[in-house]
Amino acid sequence: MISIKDVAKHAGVAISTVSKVLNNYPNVSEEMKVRVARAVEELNFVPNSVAAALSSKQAGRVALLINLNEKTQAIDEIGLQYISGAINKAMELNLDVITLFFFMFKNKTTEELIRYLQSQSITGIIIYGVSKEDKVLHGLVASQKFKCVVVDAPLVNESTSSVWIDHRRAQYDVAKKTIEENNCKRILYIAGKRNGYVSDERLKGMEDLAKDLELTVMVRNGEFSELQARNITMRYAKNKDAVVCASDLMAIGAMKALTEMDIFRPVCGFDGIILMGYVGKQMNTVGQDFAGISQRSMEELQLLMSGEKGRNVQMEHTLIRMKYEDIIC
Amino acid sequence: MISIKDVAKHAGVAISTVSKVLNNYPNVSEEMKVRVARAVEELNFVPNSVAAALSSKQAGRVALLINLNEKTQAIDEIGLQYISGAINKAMELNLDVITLFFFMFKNKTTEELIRYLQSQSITGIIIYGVSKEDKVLHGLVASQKFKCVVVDAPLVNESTSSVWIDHRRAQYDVAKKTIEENNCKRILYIAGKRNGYVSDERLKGMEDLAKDLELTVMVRNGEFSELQARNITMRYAKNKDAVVCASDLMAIGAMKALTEMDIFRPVCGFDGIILMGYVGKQMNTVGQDFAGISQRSMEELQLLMSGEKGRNVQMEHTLIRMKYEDIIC
DNA sequence: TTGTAGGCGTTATCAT
DNA sequence: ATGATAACGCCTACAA
Repeated sequence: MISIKDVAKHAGVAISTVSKVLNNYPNVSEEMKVRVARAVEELNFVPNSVAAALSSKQAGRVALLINLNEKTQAIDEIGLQYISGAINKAMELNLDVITLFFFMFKNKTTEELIRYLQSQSITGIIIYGVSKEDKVLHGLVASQKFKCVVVDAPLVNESTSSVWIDHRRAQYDVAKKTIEENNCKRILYIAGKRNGYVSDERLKGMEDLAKDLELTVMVRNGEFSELQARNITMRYAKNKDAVVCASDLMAIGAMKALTEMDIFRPVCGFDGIILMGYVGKQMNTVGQDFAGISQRSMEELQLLMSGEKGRNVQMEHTLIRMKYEDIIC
Repeated sequence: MISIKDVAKHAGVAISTVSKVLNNYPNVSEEMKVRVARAVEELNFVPNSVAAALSSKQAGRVALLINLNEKTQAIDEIGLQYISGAINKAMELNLDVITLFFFMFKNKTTEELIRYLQSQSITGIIIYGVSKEDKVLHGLVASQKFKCVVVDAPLVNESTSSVWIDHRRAQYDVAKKTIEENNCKRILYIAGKRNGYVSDERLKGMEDLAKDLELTVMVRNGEFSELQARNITMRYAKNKDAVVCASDLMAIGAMKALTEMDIFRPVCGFDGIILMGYVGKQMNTVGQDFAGISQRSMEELQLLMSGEKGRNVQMEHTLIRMKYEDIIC
């Protein structure tokens, strides 16, 4: 393997000079830059990132912590978009990435997790979909031993940024559109998890709308489960004018239930997963650019690692209507 | 960070002794093992894998190369299962993993890719879904600079193993079941990619069956595209008795087309993706345990890295019938 | 069987 | 501005 030493020899300069050029330090003459660049070119040198990580505590090694929904795999198109978005951007920024799933450290303590990450020379972390009950991850963030970006949770501190869309506003918008299109008054709202970060925000959005439009809203928790949404719909939808769901999967469950009950009620979802195109009925939903959110998170992490303070980053959402014709290709 | 040096001091032994115990070398006394183990325990020591990778060329760092279908994201539930299966097993085996997607090195040469992997101290690779035209990846495998496991392609050499199900047999089985259930003679077979590894195998399976059951088979290439399958079905299905598709996505396209044409023909797919449960009609398909295949691939890679020779590994498949009731949760 | 010491490829801290 | 040189944490001959 061709190393920095070979480059130095080939260019007729010192090893440390090569390193400085490579990491564009100040105080290097133009001539050195040129000579080193040429040597790098001629030898096809690619710096060994493992060695860099070992030698420098500030070399960027990033861990992706992903909450894989073990049951509802269908929704996992989101996970993959997160992963590919993050890795793609990381490559651009010259950061190394390792990927971990929540279930892999289910019975580990915060300390164990921290030690594991340290043993991998990790300095930055992106966490996708942490819930309020995840003590271990909360401990991880609170420890501030790593720079963190948290997607879909309002965890912010000196070294932690949060990235998400305005779920409250998005829920308000999509519900409003659906409800006004159909002139509804009595709403069945199928929420996500009791006490979940995004669930709570979305619920607030629904409540805002209820106030503004003077709606009657019945709220039930569907736990993001298609089956529960189905059951809730079966039970309560009859004397309602519309069913607003806090996720696409639940919207699908609700829609299927309505079809079976042989009654029509407008339904809207949240997330914009492809699956929505396959259920036969069109529905309004909120589109999120998951890959884009993940890329942005990686950029934010980069900023944190270069000394910026943690903050809130707000991403855009869109209102979409998914139908089969738009999905197929 | 607590290092091997601290452990050595704490245990009152030499650094190298600790290392030997950790990597269970022969020729270490029981007493040493115990003392080191206790020190490790008491200090909560976790070896730094980056340092290990740097110092030893045989420390296992593995790269996952994944062919993300940019268009038909729906099918990507497979990609995520591959990833999580591999990473999960890797953690068990104490291997480090980085994940890369084909599109990230689309315009790189084999040499550039090799250098990149070397710069990451990668020694083992798992490649998912390489096609016959992927010159770069073929070069990578042929170079034998890394231990490789290739999923769904028959690339085997001294340091390369292949892992896949018996696609030929599976296609035979699922088509036979579907055809016999409905007593069909004239078959429309929608194949995958012309000249694709799995496509060719599956096509052979169909041909075997045609011979055995004396069927008339019309073959068209659907390029694994739902839309093309739809168009092909529209055009040719009318005077056929059944539509056999080389993938679930194409089966869905075919089924939707049939519904629109308002004619019934039995359709079968291949892969067993969740999406199949959402299209309203039940279909026979081939179930593959993608996570299991990926885990097995990682184990195989482990064997290769410890000196075994490359070989063919055959995985199991199942025949399933996907319906909504089985999917929902 | 155990310990000593050199090396893996970088980065970073010094003199020069 | 450039160049020695000591870390970084671990592995591995080789010596004891």
